[in-house]
Amino acid sequence: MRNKGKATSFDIAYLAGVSQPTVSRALRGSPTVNEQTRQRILQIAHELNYKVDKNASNLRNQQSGTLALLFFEDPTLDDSLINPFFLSMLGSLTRACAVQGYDLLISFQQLSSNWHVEYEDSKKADGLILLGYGDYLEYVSRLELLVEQGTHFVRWGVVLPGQPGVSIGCDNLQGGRDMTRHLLEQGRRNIAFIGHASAHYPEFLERYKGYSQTLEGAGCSVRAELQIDAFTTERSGYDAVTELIERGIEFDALFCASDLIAIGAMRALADRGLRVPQDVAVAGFDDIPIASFTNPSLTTVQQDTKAAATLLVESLLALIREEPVQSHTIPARLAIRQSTMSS
Amino acid sequence: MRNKGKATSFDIAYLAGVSQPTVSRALRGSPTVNEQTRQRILQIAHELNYKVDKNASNLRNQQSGTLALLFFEDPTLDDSLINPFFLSMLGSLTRACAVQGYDLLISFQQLSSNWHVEYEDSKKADGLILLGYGDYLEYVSRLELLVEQGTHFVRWGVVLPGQPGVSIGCDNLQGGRDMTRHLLEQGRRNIAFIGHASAHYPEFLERYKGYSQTLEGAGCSVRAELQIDAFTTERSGYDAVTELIERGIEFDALFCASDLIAIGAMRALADRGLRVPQDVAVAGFDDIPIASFTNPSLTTVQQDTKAAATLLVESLLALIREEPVQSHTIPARLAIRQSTMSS
DNA sequence: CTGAAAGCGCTTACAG
DNA sequence: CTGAAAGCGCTTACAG
Repeated sequence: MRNKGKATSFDIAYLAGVSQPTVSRALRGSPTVNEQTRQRILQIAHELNYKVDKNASNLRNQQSGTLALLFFEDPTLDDSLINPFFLSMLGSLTRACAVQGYDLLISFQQLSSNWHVEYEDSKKADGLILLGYGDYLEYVSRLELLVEQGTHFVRWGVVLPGQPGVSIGCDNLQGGRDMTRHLLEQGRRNIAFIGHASAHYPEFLERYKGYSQTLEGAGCSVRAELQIDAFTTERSGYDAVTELIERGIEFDALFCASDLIAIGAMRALADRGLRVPQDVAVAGFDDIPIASFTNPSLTTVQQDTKAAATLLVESLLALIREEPVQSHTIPARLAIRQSTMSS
Repeated sequence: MRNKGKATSFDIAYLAGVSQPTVSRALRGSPTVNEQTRQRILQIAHELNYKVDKNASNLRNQQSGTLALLFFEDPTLDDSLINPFFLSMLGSLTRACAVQGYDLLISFQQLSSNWHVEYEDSKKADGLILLGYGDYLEYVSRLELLVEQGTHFVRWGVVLPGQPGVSIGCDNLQGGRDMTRHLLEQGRRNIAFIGHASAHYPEFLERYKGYSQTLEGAGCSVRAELQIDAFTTERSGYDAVTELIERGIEFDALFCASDLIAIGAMRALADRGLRVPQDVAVAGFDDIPIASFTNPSLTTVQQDTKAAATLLVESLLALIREEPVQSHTIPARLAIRQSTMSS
């Protein structure tokens, strides 16, 4: 059924009785080709099941029609576990690329590795989408390098002034404010913040700032002992809340910097016999799919991955076209569920 | 910082005072290159931040170093929702490809579209990994076409005798048996099967067969009214169980053909005031991440996506090397949680 | 409207 | 151990 080698434009040219460049023109829809000739060529191409060799056309055009998604995982994480939020993002990104006619190459990166250039320089991708990172302060120097090298890239993450490159992130500050206000409205007064609040984790820091500002605005003091470090795993959330309890600090609500932390937090509470939401209200951030299925279901902050993905891809394509591109913040929205509702 | 065009092997050759082919050899580790010369070339390549142009080397080598993951979605599904099981699979596949030094291109396909050839024929990928499908009977004719065309592909899904191409699947039959036995051991006697049981959905059918065989083996009759059609969404599970209840059929356990169905089933039970597991035991299949977090946590059948992904990638690479490859079934394992435990 | 020519950046026989 | 040559399959000025 299939010939030895696959059909090339020369085969078609031969069968159509025209030159190979004419085949190329006809296939690419050049208006200069005679309509009859084009039809004949199209017909033959179809019969031969011909497909343009992308390696050849990319080589010639000096581009790839592909975007690379570089996925940075914290090496401390369990090998088999991927942050579910990133997984949602991946689904949205794939669709957004397809809409634009681009392929998406995906790659899991170790933070330590020398990832910055590979893809674009080797012409496997026209640009990079960066998702996730460990420590922002280390990461940002890599971004500077990328900018310096003229690599086309966009990243998902907090938007900060003076930041190298283009970032698309959600409004973490607003999300932090809204959630804190919600907890106050539920009558909670001793709200702990579970998550790192340092420049190393700027998304968390923004969420923390939203929390602090809202507390202050409501006349509540921001107490340092109510903030416990945690990074975004269940285990870390569990440990942080256990520590909070063991220190004997009183609290009636936990604002967790991520859903994964919140899930660990809920386990820790359950293990100590504390009820959610009666004894302690628990809120998360991200709205990962699991959040609707925890017991009780988890109040959280929704990030619109579909909008984010569209914006990421469109920004990257604009960058590739050498158009000016701005960083962007998309709104965050509360998803209120049972875990924070005082009945 | 960066020169106009990126460095090519000619630039390196010029600087190293050798010919371009020698650069190519040195870079590819040919043993015929003088060690000193090689060192010099490597050094210069590094300074220029040189990367081999993949389009050029792929064109020359007639291969791509890339595998394509074609992801078929049932068009009836919500646009933003991806089956979480496939998402886990995706994570595992990405890693398995990386281990083998291949890139993974991912693509969401509409079932209707003309997907079968594109990737390999256009030299964007050396082979295809197929994940998901709607109706098996339609799908299988596509597989035949792929085989006929000599396309290199493997698929995740049930392994059936006489099936075209190579499939890697879990032991659905055994999983169905084990789960049914578990439910019987918990003292359940009226076990309903929620999910399609037809050749259109052969994974479900195998699970159903395991269920039937085990019931019969235990001297229980298999009653047709205890099987309700459902495909793998929460909504479908909800509807099926609602129907079961409305028909007034008695049951004390639900064996759901997938976790998504089980989650919908649990909602339907809750809406009718039925308690899990006291009134009704509920079991699923897949062990998606959410399964541990439902209330109560969901007993299910685990499919080892890591093993599956490794096998899929290795089989595909063997196929590409024109080695003989067999379909394979990997074991399924029970994950017993609260939803089926009679206390 | 169409063809002859050049060239994208590699890799690999073939000579030496 | 190294170079000159050919060629992978396309696209696009340039001529006509």
